[in-house]
Amino acid sequence: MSTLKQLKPTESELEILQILWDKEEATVREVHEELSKTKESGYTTTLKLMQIMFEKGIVTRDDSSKTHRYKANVSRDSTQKQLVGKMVDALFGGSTSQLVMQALGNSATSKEELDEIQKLLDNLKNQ
Amino acid sequence: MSTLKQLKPTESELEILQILWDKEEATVREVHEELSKTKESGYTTTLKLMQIMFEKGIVTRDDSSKTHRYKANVSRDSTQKQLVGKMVDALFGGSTSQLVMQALGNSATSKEELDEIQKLLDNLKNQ
DNA sequence: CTCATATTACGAATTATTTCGTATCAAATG
DNA sequence: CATTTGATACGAAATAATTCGTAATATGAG
Repeated sequence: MSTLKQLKPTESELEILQILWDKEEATVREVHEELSKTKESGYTTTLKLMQIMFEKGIVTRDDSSKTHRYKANVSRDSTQKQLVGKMVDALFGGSTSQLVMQALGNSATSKEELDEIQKLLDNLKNQ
Repeated sequence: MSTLKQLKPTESELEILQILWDKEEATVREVHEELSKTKESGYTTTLKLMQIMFEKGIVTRDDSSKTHRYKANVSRDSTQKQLVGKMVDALFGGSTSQLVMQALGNSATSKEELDEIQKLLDNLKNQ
């Protein structure tokens, strides 16, 4: 078996992944358009980043037509898992609940969200 | 007023902050000793990193004796806040509860921890 | 006091990441 | 078919982060 460990996306790569996860599939142009809303950088920069991500296997692409179409090749979920895990280790001494408390303590969380979390908590307790 | 925005510590800086937060105060030697348990790198590397952190204002130091003593100059709490906030934005579309659910869903959290979280949750609900 | 040792200072090499300019090519337009 | 437009490829510059070697210096032991 050759399960390569998922490598940590850089900050820029993460921004691009966001967009690919949302759009499911996109061209460089589309990604760049989206990035431009919050960021100042050239088209070829976005292109290059996506090419590098392709080399790394972070995205796949369909190059059957001139304008290539890209897809994320790592799931949002596994990436969240990976990075949350690293953060728990690096900042909370491995204690997930510390992270949870920090997060909850410091944000206006709506009633609905709290209820959702409550539900999850109930499930976890019954195990 | 000149409140400089706290700048994001790099990964290496974070490792060092961990140690300083735990020890409250430490020499380069002590920090390096500690780092060496999990990491392979030279003494002067640690020294240089800590000097840079000093220049950035991330740590303070007492250089009244030859062997300088360093202290963190950013709190664990504010740093956690800062980085959790960034992660929520970058990975969870700004939804803290999504982060919480991801975190809780993916780790063996002990009964005690769950109870603590429950307490916090109860507090939040009564507001 | 002299020497060995531990420490800081500092420049610079290395590596990782981001950025962009230029060349090239395919497709659409007229 | 010629030209314009929009896309990829690619090298390389710019920037950020990490790593280390070497020199200078203070301190403590003998």
